Amino acid sequence: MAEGLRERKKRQTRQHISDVATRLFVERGFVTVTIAEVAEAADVSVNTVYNYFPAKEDLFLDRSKGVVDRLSRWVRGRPAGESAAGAVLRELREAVEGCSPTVGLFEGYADFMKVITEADTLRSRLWALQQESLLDLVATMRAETGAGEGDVLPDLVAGQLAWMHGTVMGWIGTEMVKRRKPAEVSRQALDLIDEMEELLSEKVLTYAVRDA
Amino acid sequence: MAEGLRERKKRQTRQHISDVATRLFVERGFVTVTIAEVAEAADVSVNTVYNYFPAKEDLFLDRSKGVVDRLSRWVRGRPAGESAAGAVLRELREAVEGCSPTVGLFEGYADFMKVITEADTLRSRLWALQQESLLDLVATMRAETGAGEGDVLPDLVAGQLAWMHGTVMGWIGTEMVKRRKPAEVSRQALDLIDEMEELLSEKVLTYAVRDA
DNA sequence: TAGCTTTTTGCACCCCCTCAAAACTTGAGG
DNA sequence: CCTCAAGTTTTGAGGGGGTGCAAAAAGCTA
Repeated sequence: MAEGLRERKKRQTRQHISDVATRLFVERGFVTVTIAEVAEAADVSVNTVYNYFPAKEDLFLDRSKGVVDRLSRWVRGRPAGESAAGAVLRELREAVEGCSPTVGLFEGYADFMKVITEADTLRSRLWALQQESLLDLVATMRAETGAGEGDVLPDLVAGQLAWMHGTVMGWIGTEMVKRRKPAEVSRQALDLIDEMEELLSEKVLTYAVRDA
Repeated sequence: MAEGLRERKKRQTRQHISDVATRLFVERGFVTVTIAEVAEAADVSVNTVYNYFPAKEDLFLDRSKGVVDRLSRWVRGRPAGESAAGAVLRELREAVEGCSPTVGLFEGYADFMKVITEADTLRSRLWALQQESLLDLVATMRAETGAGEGDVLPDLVAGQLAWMHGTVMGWIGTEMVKRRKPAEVSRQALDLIDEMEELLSEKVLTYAVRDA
């Protein structure tokens, strides 16, 4: 059942196009670069690009799928005895603490944010993806807590978690774009997370504690 | 200083185009209707449309300016002794309570939401407008509380208020689109606001109390 | 090699949006 | 009533995103 040449080439061209596009976007901005240029730089036909990526935004957002569903993954993977909010706070702190400017949370994050912030459509798509992922989170918590159909608490808590996550990541992004020292950004990010924890009510902080 | 014929005509055509476009969008959806159709229905040239509205989205979002900066207006206009969050909660309740399906908060809101939800670009633009308005809110609270430059508390609280407002309005919107009875929607919306109030920490609920 | 499937490509088309220059309307003065 | 400058509308050309289709190229199988 070895992967045939066809599928390998397919994966390669897709990856190649995505790489070339990302490089061009980071270099010259999302709006400036045209699909025709991407195709030419990747040595492919324009329609081949559209064959792999339905819209221009997908050329860039494709590789950020992992970032989008991070909330759900964090909550789903939390240890016993930890609440949903607690898991997100802990993961956020770990991500910020254990990061150098070239690995983990910060890896290419400044470039990423710079491209995102200058393109309305990109922000819109990313937001839509996160909204979709939020539904997963709500479903997860609803299943875990056994919440009823009409109970809106899971939705509200999920919204709070999303707000928290989005605010921290957004703040980090803007600070990284400002080209500050990563160490300083990390320290202030931890302060920010602390302050945010204080703004969460006891109800949110203790919601959906995973049982042993 | 009477308004000349010129400016009156200008206002009329702008209003006319906006009306026609909105009607078409509600009837047939945002993406389906083309600018050319709007121009033809309004008995105007295509470029005249672009002359008044820079982008297709502006044809619809133009009239929702008042909705976007509602948060700022609510906070700025709150009476002495009331906190920022308290003002938003009170205004939300008043808006929901004092509304029939044809006036106030609910006036055309179902149509509005239906058009918005089916168009990514519209959601994006609306979101951007609200983000802009959020900066005003942050600036307002920063000035009122005398918060320092590096203090992120105003940003965090403003984000919380925006989350609250957005969640309630979004929920109402989706329920209205589902064509439920307005009275029922109102009642459940009040419950939702109550639950949301419980999820706000004491710190948020008492932040930026306006002094007498 | 022949024949099948999948991928790539070129072509025509629609739509959003921009720009510059005509054609027209309005406002003010003689 | 006429004229002229200013503003408004229209016209036309053009670039870029996106879709559908049929032909060519490349991979797979016998």
